[in-house]
Amino acid sequence: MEKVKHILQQVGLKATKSRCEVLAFLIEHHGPISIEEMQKKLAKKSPDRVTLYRMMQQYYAAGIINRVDFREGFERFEFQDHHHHHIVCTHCAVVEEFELCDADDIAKHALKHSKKFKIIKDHSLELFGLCNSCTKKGL
Amino acid sequence: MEKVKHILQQVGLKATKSRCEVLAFLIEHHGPISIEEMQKKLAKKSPDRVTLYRMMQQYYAAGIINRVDFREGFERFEFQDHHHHHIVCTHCAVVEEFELCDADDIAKHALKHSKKFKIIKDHSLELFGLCNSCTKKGL
DNA sequence: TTCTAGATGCAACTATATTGCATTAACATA
DNA sequence: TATGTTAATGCAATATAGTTGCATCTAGAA
Repeated sequence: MEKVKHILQQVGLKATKSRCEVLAFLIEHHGPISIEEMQKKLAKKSPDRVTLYRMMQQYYAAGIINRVDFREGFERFEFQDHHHHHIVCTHCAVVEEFELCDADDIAKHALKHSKKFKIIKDHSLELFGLCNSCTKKGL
Repeated sequence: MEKVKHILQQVGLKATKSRCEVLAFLIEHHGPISIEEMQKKLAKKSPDRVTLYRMMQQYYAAGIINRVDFREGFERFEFQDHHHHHIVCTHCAVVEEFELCDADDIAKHALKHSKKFKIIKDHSLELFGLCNSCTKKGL
């Protein structure tokens, strides 16, 4: 818990009780989670959803979480430990992580050919497919 | 206009007047556009927004348009001619297209290491940065 | 211990997207 | 060309996601 507090203070955020609990939860959770799911899992510990939204904005701005879009109509968030992306089954929503050999290759390549940009700060990369289980079921 | 009609019929969609007009507009527009912007630009020609949403679902399922998420809280859609992705300025929203040498490399690489997937149908890839103009302004 | 900037919760609100149903139009068949 | 069937459309209502304003409270500094 002291570790979580330290992370927050390092990025210049007040280490309130709520913030520590939410961040600790995100670290333990693994995988992108929605605001609604967070509220349910945190249960009594959960702050108001408005506060969760505000936290996510701050954590993202501070670079300690990622924003993830699985084309569900809402965003997901996950603690940023190692750089990775996701493959999502469009039928059953199962998620698998994958890593690129050099994640920055794409940004470098894009910048080399870009006329309007010299600075890339973030990127989104998600793959959508059918998992083996759904494929077998012929979906 | 006959060309547009042909595209629709080829993917098994009734070539109604509205559908042809919307698809023709998307082809001419270039770049990802939101439902709201479509309505404004199509003006009197525009179908109800419910119909636009339904069209986008069908066009996407048929593989003639792409879904694009610029983290704005809504989706954008664009006609799929050549495969490409986007760099978006998070400050002024200017957009530049970029192409990868081999766009499928990523999917291939991911599938090679995947345990749960053998089929990738689509992917999203967007870069977020600061454009040169906003960088100069020190934003 | 006190003070203050900023964090939180609640209520209200805005925006985005979807559903149900009555009406209308495309296009296949006669 | 006329007709029938299936699917497309528009409208109203609804659901879901995310934001704003403001009063209250709390972390951390003085």
